[in-house]
Amino acid sequence: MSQSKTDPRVLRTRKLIMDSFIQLSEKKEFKDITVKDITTEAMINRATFYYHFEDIYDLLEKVLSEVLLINLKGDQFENNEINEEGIITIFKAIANFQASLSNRCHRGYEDTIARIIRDQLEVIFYKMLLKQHNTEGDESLKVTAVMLSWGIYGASVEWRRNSNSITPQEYIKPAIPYLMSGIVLG
Amino acid sequence: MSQSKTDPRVLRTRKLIMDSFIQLSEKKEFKDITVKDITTEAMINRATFYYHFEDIYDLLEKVLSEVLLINLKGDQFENNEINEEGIITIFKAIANFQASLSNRCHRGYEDTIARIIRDQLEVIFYKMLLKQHNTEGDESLKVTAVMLSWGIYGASVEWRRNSNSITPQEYIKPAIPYLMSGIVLG
DNA sequence: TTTGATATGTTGTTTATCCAACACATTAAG
DNA sequence: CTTAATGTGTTGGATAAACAACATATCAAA
Repeated sequence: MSQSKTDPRVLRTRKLIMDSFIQLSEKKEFKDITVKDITTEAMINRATFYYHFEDIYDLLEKVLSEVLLINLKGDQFENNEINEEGIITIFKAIANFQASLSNRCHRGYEDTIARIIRDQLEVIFYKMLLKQHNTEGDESLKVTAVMLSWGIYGASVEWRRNSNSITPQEYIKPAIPYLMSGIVLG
Repeated sequence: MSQSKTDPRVLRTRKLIMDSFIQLSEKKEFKDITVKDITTEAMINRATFYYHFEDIYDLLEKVLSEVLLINLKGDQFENNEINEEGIITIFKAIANFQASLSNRCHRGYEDTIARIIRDQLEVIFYKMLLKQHNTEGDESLKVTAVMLSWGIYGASVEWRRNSNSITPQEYIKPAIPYLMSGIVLG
């Protein structure tokens, strides 16, 4: 696998853009952030932005997936097995992520963000299910992944609504046996 | 004055290098910091470093002057008049700067740093004296600037040795009348 | 409606940065 | 004394990023 590595300038520029976007998100709402704002903060040319991203929504999507992936890296996401510990880890990541980002700075864009998060979760769960059952092309695995992604995401929304009286772990733990026996392994 | 503005990439790269250097200085001593360390942290190529700086000492010098100038900008450095308030401001800048930077991370390089700071101070004082007396080419102004720079710098060293029982202002204030009447205006 | 101001995308040319390779110095280990 | 490893500093050819210019869209004020 000779994957000719990407130019360091590309990695640096993408990081500058993403970091600037995250930083701006802490001051303004998403709808008030322009491409010019981002490129000014990142000290790069506006044309360069379009060299890397289709538009500002493309950037949002990529930032969200990146943050999620980083939150899940180094934990059992690499283990590729669905188990109680893994689900709790993922749930914690989503819950904390929501609490830190989408909560405060993207009023009016929760739907978009929710869709992106669910899409990411779906991919992750589908990969894990494949590793566990290795029946490639099985449509039921995809459906299962869809349900898991909606379920976990929805739980994080409800957790946010109820807290801060309970931790993510405590909130999700009771439901896991049902998930494990009924859906995933049934 | 058509000063063809410098390429944004240049400004960005210099900032990345300087910021990385400052950040590394908070973890390592100066003598343990290599060019490779800096360029890795800054996400730029090592060759690019040499495009902007002669060597690591050149970088140190420029970082120090930049930090000093920034500390003094927006205050009465622009007023171009030597007075009690201005001297206190400068002294505070030096004292705080020492406390924050050269104190902890450059053991063994105090002499170099001291020289750089004094050089910067000398330039600043000379400019201020010129504005005040406008007798260009007068050698005595240069000597005065030299003495002021050594005096202020030395006072900051002594202040550091005695504190934290007293603020920079309180420390320097009693001496100012003598400076004003004896050296600057005498 | 018209006007001015501001944001979004796109394109050819110029330029700063990357890379690989090189010579040289320093330092530690065998 | 080698030898290996690591850091410094330089060079010519390849490429991402900057720039300027343009067309288009949006939106508030006249």
